[in-house]
Amino acid sequence: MVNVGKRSGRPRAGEERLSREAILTAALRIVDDEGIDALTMRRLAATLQVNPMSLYHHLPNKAAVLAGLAELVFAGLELPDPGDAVPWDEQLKEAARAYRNGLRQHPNLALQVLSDTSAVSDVVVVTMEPFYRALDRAGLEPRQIFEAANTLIDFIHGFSLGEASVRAETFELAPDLLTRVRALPADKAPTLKRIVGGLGVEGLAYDFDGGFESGLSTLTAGIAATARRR
Amino acid sequence: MVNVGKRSGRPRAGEERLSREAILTAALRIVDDEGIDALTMRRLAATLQVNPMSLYHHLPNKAAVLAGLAELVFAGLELPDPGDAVPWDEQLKEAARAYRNGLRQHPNLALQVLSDTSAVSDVVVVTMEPFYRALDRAGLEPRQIFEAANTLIDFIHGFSLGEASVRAETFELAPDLLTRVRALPADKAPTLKRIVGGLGVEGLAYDFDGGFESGLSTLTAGIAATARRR
DNA sequence: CTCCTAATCCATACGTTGTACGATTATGTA
DNA sequence: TACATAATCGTACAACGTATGGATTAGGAG
Repeated sequence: MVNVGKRSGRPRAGEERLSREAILTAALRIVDDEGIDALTMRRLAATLQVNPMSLYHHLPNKAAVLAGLAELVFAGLELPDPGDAVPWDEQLKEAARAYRNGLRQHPNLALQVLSDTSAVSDVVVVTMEPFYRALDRAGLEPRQIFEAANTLIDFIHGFSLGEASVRAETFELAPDLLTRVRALPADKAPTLKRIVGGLGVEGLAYDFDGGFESGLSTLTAGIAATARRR
Repeated sequence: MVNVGKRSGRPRAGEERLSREAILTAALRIVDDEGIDALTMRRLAATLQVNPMSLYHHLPNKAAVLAGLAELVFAGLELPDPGDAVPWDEQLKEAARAYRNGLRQHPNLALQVLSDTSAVSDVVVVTMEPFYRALDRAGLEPRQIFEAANTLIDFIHGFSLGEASVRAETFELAPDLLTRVRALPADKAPTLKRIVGGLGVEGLAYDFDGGFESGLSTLTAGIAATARRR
């Protein structure tokens, strides 16, 4: 079969249409714009105006594309470090807020990023440096720093997972969850029902920002207690 | 085409080969044994000795199967409630441990369970009752109880996600992560490098149980501080 | 008992997906 | 110039989810 419209074969120097980065960038745009299910190798190749099989010379398979996207998101993270200008707990919170915000940049990718452990490379660990700095200033020992950082990171991951899931769904069930709780038989969850009763009307819409800050305060308070105990 | 081997048509009462539960049970076994990717409608039908299309009379599509699995796992959760026999923080920890263990029962399903918000139904909220009971005993106000419970749950989710991901992967990168950190240039992450230096050799293998307990202690300490502040 | 309806299951088929294989063409090195 | 290598393309295949429609038969209505 003769090639009529497009050129085939190896392109001239400087005319390569593809590269790992170009592919990943295009993939990220597709995922951000249309969701993770819209990302197929064919669709990706089409937006790059390239034959689907050409992608496989730069990435071994689709899993590698997804892993590369997770890596890309992590690489884009930059946690600020206000340093000694603020108390250690504020330093810690500021880095945590930035981490959460970074994960929120690409909600359609959250699940992939949070579950892809191959993305847990040197890059990621190094990114967390501000966490270790702040915890060091708090007066923790090495092992305590390590564990406290992991606890904080786990909280952020769990929080981000919930946040991303709610945004991804049709947002139908969540809003009226509390009203349905009110309708539960009293013997099933008495404490829960009492709590909901004491929440007031404004409690019906969950406040993600407030929830996150509350978690941060609880964690820093707990870490402070550990530091005080030596 | 005449049906020779198998029976066809509507089965006699009580002789139905399929049901929502039977399908989900078989699906759960496949996922547990061979991973989430092994679950296809054809494979599922084969293990039930049934035509693939028969499944669609009990579940509308594959997404419903996955959602049903998440629901199944949640329904199987039972958080113990030692009640007033122990201090509130131990009561809280005990429920948290049970929650984590419940999620660990089906590691191949963790991602699905943790990200499927449609599973966040009445059942789930009611399951969390021991959390609310313990936090109530701690002396928190309704809104604080709500927020503290969410923080704890988010931590458990994040922790479980990491735990499941590591188990699911080939377990190649994680073990030598710390050794690679040691090899990093000193100016990239000085605090991290110092912490790792102070961890000792046994720190190279991450201790999930220890990490979880550490997180629980940090959280309960933080909650106690909130309770003390009124 | 007879007819109708609805439940259950099956056979076939379609469009889409990831990607294996081989051919084609340019580059860089010997 | 000769040749290994790299980048792209064309074709093809197996597996997937599931739409459609038909076959069989249990159970309810008359």
